[in-house]
Amino acid sequence: MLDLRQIREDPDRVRASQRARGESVDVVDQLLAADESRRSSLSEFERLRAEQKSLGKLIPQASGDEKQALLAKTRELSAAVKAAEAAAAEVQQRLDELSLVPSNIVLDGVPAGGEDDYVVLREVGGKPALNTVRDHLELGEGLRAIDTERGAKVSGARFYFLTGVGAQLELGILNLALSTAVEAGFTPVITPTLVRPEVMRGTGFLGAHADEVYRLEADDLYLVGTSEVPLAGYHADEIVDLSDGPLRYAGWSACYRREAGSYGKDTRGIIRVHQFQKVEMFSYCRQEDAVDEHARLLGWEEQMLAAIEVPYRVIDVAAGDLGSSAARKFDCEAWLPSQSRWLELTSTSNCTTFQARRLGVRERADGGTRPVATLNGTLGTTRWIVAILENHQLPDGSVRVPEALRAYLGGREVLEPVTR
RNA sequence: GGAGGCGUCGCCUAGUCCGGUCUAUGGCGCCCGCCUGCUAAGCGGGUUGAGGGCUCAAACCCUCUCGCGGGUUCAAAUCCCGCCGCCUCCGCCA
Repeated sequence: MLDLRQIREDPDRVRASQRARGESVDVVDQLLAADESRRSSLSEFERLRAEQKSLGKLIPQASGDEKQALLAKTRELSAAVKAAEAAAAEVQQRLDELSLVPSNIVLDGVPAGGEDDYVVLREVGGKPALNTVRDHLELGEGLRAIDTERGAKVSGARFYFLTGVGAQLELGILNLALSTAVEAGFTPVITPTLVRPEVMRGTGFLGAHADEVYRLEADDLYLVGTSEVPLAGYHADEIVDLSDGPLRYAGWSACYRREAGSYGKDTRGIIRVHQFQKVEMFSYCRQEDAVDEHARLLGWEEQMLAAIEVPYRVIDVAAGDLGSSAARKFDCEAWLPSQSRWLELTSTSNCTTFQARRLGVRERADGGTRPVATLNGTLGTTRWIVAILENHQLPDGSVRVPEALRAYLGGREVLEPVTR
């Protein structure tokens, strides 16, 4: 949700942002019109209501004819107040609906265009020179680490079992991520993975990508696709204190995604799955600190990527490929030797005040309150196994373990195929 | 699943039976001022949030806000209905 006052004062800024995303520009004028009629109908209601209240106060003291006259008068007013209130509520509802339409205003510097118009900010690390390339599933099956066949048998396509060193590898990645976060001052949090509709809506996930989200019809709850959702809801409707710096949380949770509309895409292995685990950074900070905080989140992501020793690049995602809540987004993509392409491992978004406004997260500021900024970023997921296996594979199908993860794999330096 | 209780402006709390200066009481905490070698105590004042009007801005004024949503009424914290949350007991499952 955007600030109505800002739309009123600088509608061109919002129009330009909508245009850069390839989304509706007309909604700005619809919003302005709805706001105008809301304010006039509200004034009318308030005027009538004030009159009703002041007359109502005279009634207990009045008596006889005077009282009867007052009662007759207030009866009339009562009906008028009700009508005015209903009219105001109707206009308010239209405004509320419209308010949810515009996406966040993109920040200056964000590349215009769609999915392919990202800008590469840097490339870090050299791609491995491999004579024979096995993909992560072949490697994972050899190590008895990944079992997609039984995943499909038990749960269907895009489900999997992680076994043995596969299970350990996932926990290693997540634990390393959590330790990194705690060292950086984050509060570790294990979150609910089922949330109420308001929370899901507040984080902006029920917009264009609503069909990506699992919904439990019988209980009217949603399964989260990331712990960003419960962490954003954590301080909903609260006035938070940011005087000691940002509130930083590292959420550990399972994540569920329907992957509707991605049929035939990444069908092999565990690149694109319905359920995985993730450690996610989430930060509440002052509006003016958001850009710096975003850079810090990106820094911690890169620290993790350095620790698992895979080549990666950082891209500045184009306006048309941002989620509705994000004003800017940086993705880190690891090299995927089996496909000679880049694969997204992390994503960090600056949502400025967009989510906080919907969720009612504010801070005290001279004389009143104002919305805070929220940011999020990935610190480790199940998918990282893919990049680790492929980039650290050895000619015989075994896999070198990056030093930072060895402690989580019983000190092993190399994972070897299981022959049996 | 069954029965009962509770939800008031940061926290605690009065008010709800019996509708009307409730413009929500008092305490704690916090903020400002006074007083005082300093601190504490004491004294005085302020302290929910949202929206709107006026304004360069503020002061100020108005409306809404007693878990949420409806209803009754000239008038609802108070009466009625529905929902949500929390607590206790019973049952059930670990």
